[in-house]
Amino acid sequence: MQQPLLLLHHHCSGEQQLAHSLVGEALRALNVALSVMKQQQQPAAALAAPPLIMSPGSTDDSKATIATTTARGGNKRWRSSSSSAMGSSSSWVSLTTVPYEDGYEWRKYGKKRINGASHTRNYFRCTYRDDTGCQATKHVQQQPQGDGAICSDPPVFQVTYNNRHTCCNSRSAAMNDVKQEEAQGVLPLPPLVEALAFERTLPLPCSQPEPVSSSFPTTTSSMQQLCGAVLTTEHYCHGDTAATPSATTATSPYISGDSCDYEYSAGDMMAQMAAAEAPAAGDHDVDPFYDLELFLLCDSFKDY
DNA sequence: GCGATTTGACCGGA
DNA sequence: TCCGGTCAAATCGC
Repeated sequence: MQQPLLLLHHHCSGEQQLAHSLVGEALRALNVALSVMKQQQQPAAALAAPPLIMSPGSTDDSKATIATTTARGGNKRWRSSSSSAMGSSSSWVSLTTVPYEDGYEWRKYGKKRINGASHTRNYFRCTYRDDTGCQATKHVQQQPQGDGAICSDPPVFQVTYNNRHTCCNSRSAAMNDVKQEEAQGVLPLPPLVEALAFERTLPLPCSQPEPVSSSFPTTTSSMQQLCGAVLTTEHYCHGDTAATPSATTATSPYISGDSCDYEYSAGDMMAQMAAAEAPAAGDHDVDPFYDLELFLLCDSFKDY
């Protein structure tokens, strides 16, 4: 959202490059922050293993939870390859709030209303299947919201992956490395949000907001002020599907098609930022942002 | 025109 | 027979 505002007031290439750089840093910081908050919601003991990714070979009790959840559709089967020896399973489950942005490129090939599920299930396969024979597939199922859920609560999606990618496109290969890090208990950064996607989907208001001040906004209030000038939460949350801007590819950070039961809105981000701001100043034990400069230099929360 | 998505039909396992 | 997963023709959008 900041990108068009910054670029609006910088016309020479040098300034635009700086603006791009600033937006990149801001997005990276935001992704790190979201990663931190995501981890804070997990029990500390769960950090030893990837908390949101479970394989069918796992003996973790949490597996039962996932299996039960899956059973809402009446099917408890774990699909696995014939050589599903311990540690080499070809099916695994991930719970995430960003199911369509996992670093791989997917092509949607089916959509199904599942018995007992309030949301449709979307089926994806690797974009490069025809070219490389890659057999990777996944399906995405939005979990039902709790009774106390509010609009800004990010919904949780259960993503079931089948078969590993065998395609050799560079992006997928890089993400394979990330998967390996996850398997080793390293906390990777979440996938970066495409700034251009925001530019494409978020039109500027008719009346332009005041120019952004030279000091980069880092507080929730200033971000709210800036974001509020661009769009309102309600516009993108539970709005009319037909009137809601949606991406045309599954690789967009937005949810595509009429399966768009939810889109990650500015209100959601601000709500999470507000939560991150909650610790009192000086409380360095619980405030992960007390040294922002060092924070931005780190490649992962673990490094920080 | 081409690639991606949609959606009803079909298949196969339980 | 039911239901999840996949196919493929129709449709959409760039």
